[in-house]
Amino acid sequence: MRLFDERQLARAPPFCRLDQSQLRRVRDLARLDTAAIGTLVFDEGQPALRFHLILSGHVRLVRLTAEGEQIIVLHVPAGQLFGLGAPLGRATRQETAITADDCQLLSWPTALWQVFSDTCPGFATETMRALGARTDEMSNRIVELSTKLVEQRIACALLRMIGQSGRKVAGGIEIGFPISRQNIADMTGTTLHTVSRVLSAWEKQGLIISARCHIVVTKPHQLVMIGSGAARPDQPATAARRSARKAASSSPYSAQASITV
Amino acid sequence: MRLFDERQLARAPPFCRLDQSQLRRVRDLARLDTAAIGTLVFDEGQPALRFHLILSGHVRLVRLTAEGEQIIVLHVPAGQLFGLGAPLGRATRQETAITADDCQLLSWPTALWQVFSDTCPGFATETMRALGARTDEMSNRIVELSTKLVEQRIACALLRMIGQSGRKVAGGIEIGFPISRQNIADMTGTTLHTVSRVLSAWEKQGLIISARCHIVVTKPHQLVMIGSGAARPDQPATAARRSARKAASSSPYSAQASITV
DNA sequence: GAGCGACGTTGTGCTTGCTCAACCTCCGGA
DNA sequence: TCCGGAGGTTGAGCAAGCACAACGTCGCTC
Repeated sequence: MRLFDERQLARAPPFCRLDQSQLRRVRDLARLDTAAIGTLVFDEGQPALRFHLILSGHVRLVRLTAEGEQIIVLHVPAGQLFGLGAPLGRATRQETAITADDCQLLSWPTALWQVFSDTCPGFATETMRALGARTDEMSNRIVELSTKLVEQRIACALLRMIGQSGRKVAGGIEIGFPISRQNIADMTGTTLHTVSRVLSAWEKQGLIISARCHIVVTKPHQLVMIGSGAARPDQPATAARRSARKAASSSPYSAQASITV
Repeated sequence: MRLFDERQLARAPPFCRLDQSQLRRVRDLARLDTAAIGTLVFDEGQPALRFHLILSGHVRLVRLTAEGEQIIVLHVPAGQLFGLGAPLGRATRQETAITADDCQLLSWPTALWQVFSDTCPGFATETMRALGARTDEMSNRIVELSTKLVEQRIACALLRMIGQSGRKVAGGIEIGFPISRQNIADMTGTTLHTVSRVLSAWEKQGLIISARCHIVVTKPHQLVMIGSGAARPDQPATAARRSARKAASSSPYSAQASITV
């Protein structure tokens, strides 16, 4: 068991450049937790004492509003770090982490983050890279939420999940962890009811196959088209209207001088 | 002029722990640009060759969609770094940077980022801290866009701007750079028209004073209440309904075991 | 094997806020 | 001094998608 997670550790990007002895040292400093689906790893507002790595499974980072609404900010797949609040200069957790399926999690005290950065080749770089990827993802989410219709946002959310955690199965790509309509609603800023309607329609059109908490995307390319706002065959005029909207009203920026690189 | 920007450099968080000789070295490696309002600093898709620091003024980070819509992702105030794509592992710019007012900008080749990290005390830490703050801000934006009504989002956007770039003036706090209704619409995912209506209403209620591209917030506390969805005096029932919505439908998470810290 | 709870579907009415349109005001340049 | 353009205001109508409601289904526990 111990050997097992050592080999898995070597597969995680932040540690993949470490040699055998370094891996063992990092492993020996870690705490291993086995967490069933729905386990709370840490909660918004708690002190950030440790940082975590997912050996297997998926973790959801969630924020709760004062009104009790739940927003899924990110899904973190196996091999990635999360809970990096402390190195980022935050003393307490800003979001809640919950396992999206059964997980094996490693964690270390935050003090070790600096040590790993200094002594493990590639650790700091990979961490930065992961932060960059997450910043990109959040930035994309903001663009989506600002400009796209619900149907497009749901398409983008599905595509993002199969891109990060997709699993090839007969007939398509399955999202690699249990996902309910409510979860998708929490990711796209809409309601369970609307998600249900949209997915039902897609299932009738043969774009997806869905069972309770499981979704297989059979025609990803079609979803890309829907997500990007391409005119759909059945009603070509509806979505196009909204696209045209701001294109007219907002001059991109006054065409002034630019700083030459 | 050179001495001037050296002293300003010492005030920027990433360099504030440097001694005189280090400051001079960092300064000598920098390129100083004076950019008028509306100047394009870099554009989405360009190679990320340099990273930047704002000595004075404000820079807007913007993304453009395929449909020509414009989304303001962030405003960066003086003293902060931006354009950190390369250290984050990206070869090209992911967003467009435009000056929001007249700016003095310093920049360095991306190769120096690693050098500064290794040799300048506090540089890496401060950079991480800034990234963390920006991640927080984006995460907050996602929550807002997902759950709040347009009026609340506009209130939050104004509050964020006076928080980061506010300037005390007679009668309130002014946003420290020119900001149009269209800009606010681009930040909140709505339209110029709706923003105009909302701000007009607030001006009538005495919450703000606005002139062309200038906004003074006179009652920040009232805005906080609006932004958080507190019932407004004139129509107490309307907004409250939406707040109640998801609280009922989404069980926060199945109350299972949590990992003890 | 009965009951409960979580997940999912679907129908109806209604509200938010977007679209379209017209017009106003300020400012700078010729 | 006049004109043009950017920024801003306001009204009327409409539709996307939310609220509310009722019902169906799966899976687990007792």
